[in-house]
Amino acid sequence: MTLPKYHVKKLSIVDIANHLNVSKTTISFILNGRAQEKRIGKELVDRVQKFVDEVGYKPNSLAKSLRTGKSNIIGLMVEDISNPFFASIARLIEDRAYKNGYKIIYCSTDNDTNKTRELISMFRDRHVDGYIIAPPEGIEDDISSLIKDGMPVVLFDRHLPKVSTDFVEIDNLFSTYNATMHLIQQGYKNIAYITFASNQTQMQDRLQGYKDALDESGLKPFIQEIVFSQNEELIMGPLNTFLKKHKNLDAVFFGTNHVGTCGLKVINSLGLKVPDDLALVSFDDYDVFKLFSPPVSAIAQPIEAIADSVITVLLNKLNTSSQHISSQSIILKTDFQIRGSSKKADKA
Amino acid sequence: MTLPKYHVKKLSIVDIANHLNVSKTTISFILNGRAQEKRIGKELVDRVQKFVDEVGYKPNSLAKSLRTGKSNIIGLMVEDISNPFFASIARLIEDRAYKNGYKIIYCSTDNDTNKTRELISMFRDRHVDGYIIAPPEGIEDDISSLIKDGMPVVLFDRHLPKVSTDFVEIDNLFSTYNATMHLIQQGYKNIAYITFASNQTQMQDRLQGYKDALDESGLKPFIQEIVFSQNEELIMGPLNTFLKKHKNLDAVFFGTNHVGTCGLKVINSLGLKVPDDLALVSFDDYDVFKLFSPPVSAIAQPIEAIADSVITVLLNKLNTSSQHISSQSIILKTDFQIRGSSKKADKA
DNA sequence: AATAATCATTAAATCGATTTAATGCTATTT
DNA sequence: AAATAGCATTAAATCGATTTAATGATTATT
Repeated sequence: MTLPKYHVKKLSIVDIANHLNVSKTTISFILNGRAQEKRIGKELVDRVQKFVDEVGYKPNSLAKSLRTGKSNIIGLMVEDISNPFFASIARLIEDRAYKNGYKIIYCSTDNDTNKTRELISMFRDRHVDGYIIAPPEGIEDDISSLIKDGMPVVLFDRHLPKVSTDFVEIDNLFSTYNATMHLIQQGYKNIAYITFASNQTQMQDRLQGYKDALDESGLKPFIQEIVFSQNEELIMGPLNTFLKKHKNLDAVFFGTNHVGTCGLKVINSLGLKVPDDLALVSFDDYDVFKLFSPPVSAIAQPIEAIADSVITVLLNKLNTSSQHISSQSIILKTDFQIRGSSKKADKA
Repeated sequence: MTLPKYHVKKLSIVDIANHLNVSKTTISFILNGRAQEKRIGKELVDRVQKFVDEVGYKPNSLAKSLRTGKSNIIGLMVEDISNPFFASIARLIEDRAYKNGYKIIYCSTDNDTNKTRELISMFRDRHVDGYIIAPPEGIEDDISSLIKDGMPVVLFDRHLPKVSTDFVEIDNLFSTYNATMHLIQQGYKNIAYITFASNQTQMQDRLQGYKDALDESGLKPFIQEIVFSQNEELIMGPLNTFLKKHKNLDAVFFGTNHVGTCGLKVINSLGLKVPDDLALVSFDDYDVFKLFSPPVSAIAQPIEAIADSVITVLLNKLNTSSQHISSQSIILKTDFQIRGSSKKADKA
C-alpha cells in the first residue's frame, strides 16, 4: 500500500482499527505491550504491528495524557536561562530527560515569586509529571502544596529550609570558606565579598563561609550586597562605588558568576591591575574567568554531576509510586580552580 | 496502599455545572466569553463567574487542546541552549511568548538532522501551535511537510534556500565583508578566517563576505574549517596546528563565538600577543570578548531585535488564518564593535 | 448433556473540555 | 387559532486515546 507523501489528517487509532477490521481496544492493548497478558493471537499482533509501522501511526499524546493523567513532561524552572550556569545545567538535564523518554518544558523565574507562582500553576495545568526547580524565596507554600498533592519535586542550586523535599546542591559554605582561606594563606588581609542581596540558602551559605574564614583568622570582613537587576549598569554602579571607597582592599571575592563578570568590567574600567592591585576569586567558573588576563581563580560547580543527580532523583521518584521514601538531599563537592599563582607574600 | 491523605481532586466543568444546577454547555459558553452571543441571562453569568472565581476553577488544558486542536505552546528549536547566543535569544523569545499567552517547549538540535527530525515529530505530537527553528542541514523535507500541513513555521539565524517560509536573520555577508575590510584598511594583509565546516546559509554567507573583501583587495585568503564537536579539545587541536603552521598571519577572523572562544584559548596557550602578533575579530559578541585583554572586536548580533521579529512574525501567522500571505524574510543589521584601536599601520 | 473454565476479542465507559443541533418556552405575526 | 420567530438553555456528539466489563466461542469438567 502506497501512502500519499503528505497526508493532511493524522491517523487515529480508530482508522487503524477500521482498516484492519479489529477493535481499537485490541490495537491499544497491542501497542501498549499488553498483548501477551490479554492473550491476543500472535498473527494478529504481527499484523497490527506491521501495519502500524508501515503507516507510522503514533498515538495522540494529548488524548493519552487526558486519559492516563501522565504527560511524560518534566517542568524545569531555572533562575535565568541566559545565565551560562543555568543554561549548561538545563542542557544536560534536557539530554538526560530525553534519553529517558521525558521532554522538558522550561522557563526562567527571574527569582520573582509571583512569576514563579504563575509558572507553577501553568505547569500544573499542563499536567507535568515532575518538577525541577531552583526556587526563589517566598515560594515555600506553593512547593509544599505541590508535594502534598503527590507531585514529584526536586529542588536544585538551593533549597527551602521550611520545605521537606529532595534537593541537589553543592557545599557552598565550605567552598567559600576554603577559597577564602586560600587567599588568607597567600597573605591577603583586606578581602571583600561582593554578592547579590539574597536570603536564598546558597547565597547565605557562601557568605557564611567567607565570614567564618575571616573570623577564624581575625580579619575584618568587607561585605557589599548588591540588588539584582537585569540592567548591568545598576550592578556595576554600586560595585564601582564600593571599590573606589575601599582603597585598602587587596582581594575581592565575587559570590556568583554574574557579579564576577560585572566586577571584572568595573575593574577594567578603573584600570586596576590584577592581582597586584587586587586579587580576585569568583564563585562559578566559565570561559570569561579562564580567558581573563591574568586568569581568575574560580569555584567550579560540578554541573554534570548536578544534572545527573537531579535527573536520577526525579526519575526515581517518578518510578516508585511509594510516597513514603524520606526525601534525600545530595550535596556535591566543588572544584576550586586556582589560577595566576602569584602570592601576595612574594610581592611583599 | 495508603492514599495521600489530602488529595484534592481537581474540579471539572461538570462539578461546576452540577453545583450550580446548570448545564456544562452554559458554563463553557460563559467562560469562553460567548455569553452575550448565546444570550445567556445576566444574573446567570454573574452567578457562574462568581462561583468559578471563588473555587478557582481552571479548565483542564489537555482536554481543551484535544478538543480544539490548539495548545498555546510554541516549539523552539535552537542549535544548543548552552551557547550564550542561543540562550539569550531563547530567553527573550520566552518572555515575549509568555506575554502573549504562549508557552515555550524548547530543545537543542545539536545540528543533528536525525535528532531534529525526532524532535519535530515530538512537537507535532504535542500539538504545538507554531515552530521557531534554527534548522540544521538536510531537514528541508520535514520543514516543507510541516508547512504543507498548515503549521506556522519561522526559521531564524539561517534559512533553507529550498524551502519557502518566513525567516529572520542578519546580514551575514555584509557583516564579515565590512569587518574584514576594516582589518584591511588598518593595514593587515595576511588575514585568516576560521570557522566550523558547514553548508548552512549563515556560515556560507559569512565566509563569502570574507572572501569578497580579500578578493576585492587582492589579498590571499587563509581559510580553516573545523569539524564541530562537543569536545573542545577537538576544536582547539586543529586550530593550534593551523596557527602554528601559518606563522605569517597578522590577523584572524573567527566565524562564531564558539570558534572565537576556543581561538582565544589556543592563542593564550601559544603565548601570542594581541594585536601585535595577531589582530582578532570574531562573529557574535559577548562578555568573553569584552573582557579579554585587549578586548576583541566583534560583530554583535541584535538579539533583542531578532527575538522580537521572530515572535512578531510567528504571532502574525498564528492569528491570521489566511495561508495565502506570501512568506517574509527579515534581514537585520549587525553592530560591529571595534575594540583595541591600535592600527597595524601605526606599528609599521 | 449441562456447567464451568478458558480464550480471544470487543462494546462501552471514561478522561474534561468544546460545539452542534435540539428543546421548551414566550411573544409576535398571519 | 395556528404558524413563525426569538429567547435561554441544554442534551448529545466529538476530540483520541485507555480501561473495565462483557461477549461469544471453545475446551474441559462433572
